[in-house]
Amino acid sequence: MSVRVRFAPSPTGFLHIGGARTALFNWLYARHTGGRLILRIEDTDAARNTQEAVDVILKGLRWLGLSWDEGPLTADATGPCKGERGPYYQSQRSEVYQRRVEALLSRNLAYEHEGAVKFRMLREAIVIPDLIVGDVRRELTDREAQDPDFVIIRSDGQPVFHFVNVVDDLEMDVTHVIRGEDHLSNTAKHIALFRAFGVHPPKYAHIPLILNADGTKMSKRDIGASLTTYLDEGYAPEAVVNYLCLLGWSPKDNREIIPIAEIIERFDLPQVLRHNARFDMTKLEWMNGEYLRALGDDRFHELCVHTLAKAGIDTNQFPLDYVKAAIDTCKGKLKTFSELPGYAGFYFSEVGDYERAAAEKDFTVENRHRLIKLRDALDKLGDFGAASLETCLKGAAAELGVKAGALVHPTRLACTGTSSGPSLYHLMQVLGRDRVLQRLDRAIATIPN
RNA sequence: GACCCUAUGGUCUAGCGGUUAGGACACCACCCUUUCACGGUGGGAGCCCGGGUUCGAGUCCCGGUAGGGUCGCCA
Repeated sequence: MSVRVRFAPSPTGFLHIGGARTALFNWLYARHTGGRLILRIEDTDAARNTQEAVDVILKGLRWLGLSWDEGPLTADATGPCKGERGPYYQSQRSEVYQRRVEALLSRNLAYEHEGAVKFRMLREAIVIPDLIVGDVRRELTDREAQDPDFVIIRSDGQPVFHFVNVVDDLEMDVTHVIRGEDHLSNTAKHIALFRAFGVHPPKYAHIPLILNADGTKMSKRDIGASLTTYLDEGYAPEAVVNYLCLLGWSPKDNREIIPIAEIIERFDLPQVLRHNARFDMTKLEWMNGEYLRALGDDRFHELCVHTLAKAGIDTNQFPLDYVKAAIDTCKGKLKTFSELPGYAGFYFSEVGDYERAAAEKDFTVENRHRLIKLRDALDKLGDFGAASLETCLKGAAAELGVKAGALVHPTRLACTGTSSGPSLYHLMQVLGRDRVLQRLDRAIATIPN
């Protein structure tokens, strides 16, 4: 029987980075084995489920490139889907649950209790075979020893998670349940339920959790917990995926940047680590920088324009050649696109306040006349290309008897307002003579005589 | 409180009874350089603790400690 795995998120309004990795590991396993990935929306809690919340999940998965073989195509619970085992929204599967409850009730494996329905849980330890953790013998907790039965249908008629999760995995012929380790203890309940339905449970693979940098549980509000953050901050999805793969799984050959096709080929469940991993944003940023550097020019340009637009910089107001040239000077320099507006904003708007520390250091009385000399030399310069500009600046510095840096730093500050940025000569070439002279004039005017 | 999982530098990890304990991120120094970034060289930093088993334990077993998870008419 071929592999069938599923990612079954609850639409809470955001996609947790840990959930994204669970989806990723399911996807990797499906692709590795040639099996199928099912996306099932666990929207039994009608009160807080909205189409917008489902959209967040769909968008996140699509952004990461995690395609599913069965499941919804839109956030509309009654909308189109692919696959034969639908509906894939639990809110649309009431009859299925109803049928299954009655089956348990009729065989006295469940019973009514104050309007709810409770399942008769096994009163003994249950062994959970797990592909990652190994066999786990789950004893009853003291509370469970008193009353191990648990509610499967609430008194308002709504089925609860443990029940619908098992029923759907059964109905959808799920062969492997790959999920977070936070479900490990509860798996005993699920196994008991499968047995009550007279079938063998699927194989289980509980993956370790992702913790905050300080080792505490990563919850909704923690920095970096939401996948949307990475989408908004202009990360390359390939980088996020690559980084996530390396949290709990290793190629074991000391490599970090690995093409996804190769990961698919090499990924397998037994090699997944057993211990939790802390999320290291710094390493993700490094990895993202690696991917940005390797990006093709067209894609880089496209993503830059997108990022600038979100920052309120409309590049359409400038000639395409100018925008392209400006963006080219940023290639290979960024770790994330969110740095771009601050890094290259000067191309598209006037320089505002000069970076204070740099101004104090570079806009000095003795630099004033040097800038004036450079300004005049630039005014007379024939070719305003980068190579020519470099010769010009160095020539001016030589005539003044100073190192190039004495001109470079104040000139950069005058042109960009900051002490760091793209290559000075290239940036000046892109800005063009008029803008450069105008910015130098303005800077010179601010320096005390 | 009970039950379950886990434990290699600050972080992610390689190791699977005998290694100078390897790599990556981060950090420090130097080099390259117009800034930043990249790249290069070098450096500091690790097997949680205690018992066993063994000629020999990061590696196997037990106990502690620590971290995480679960015991809901949340998912």
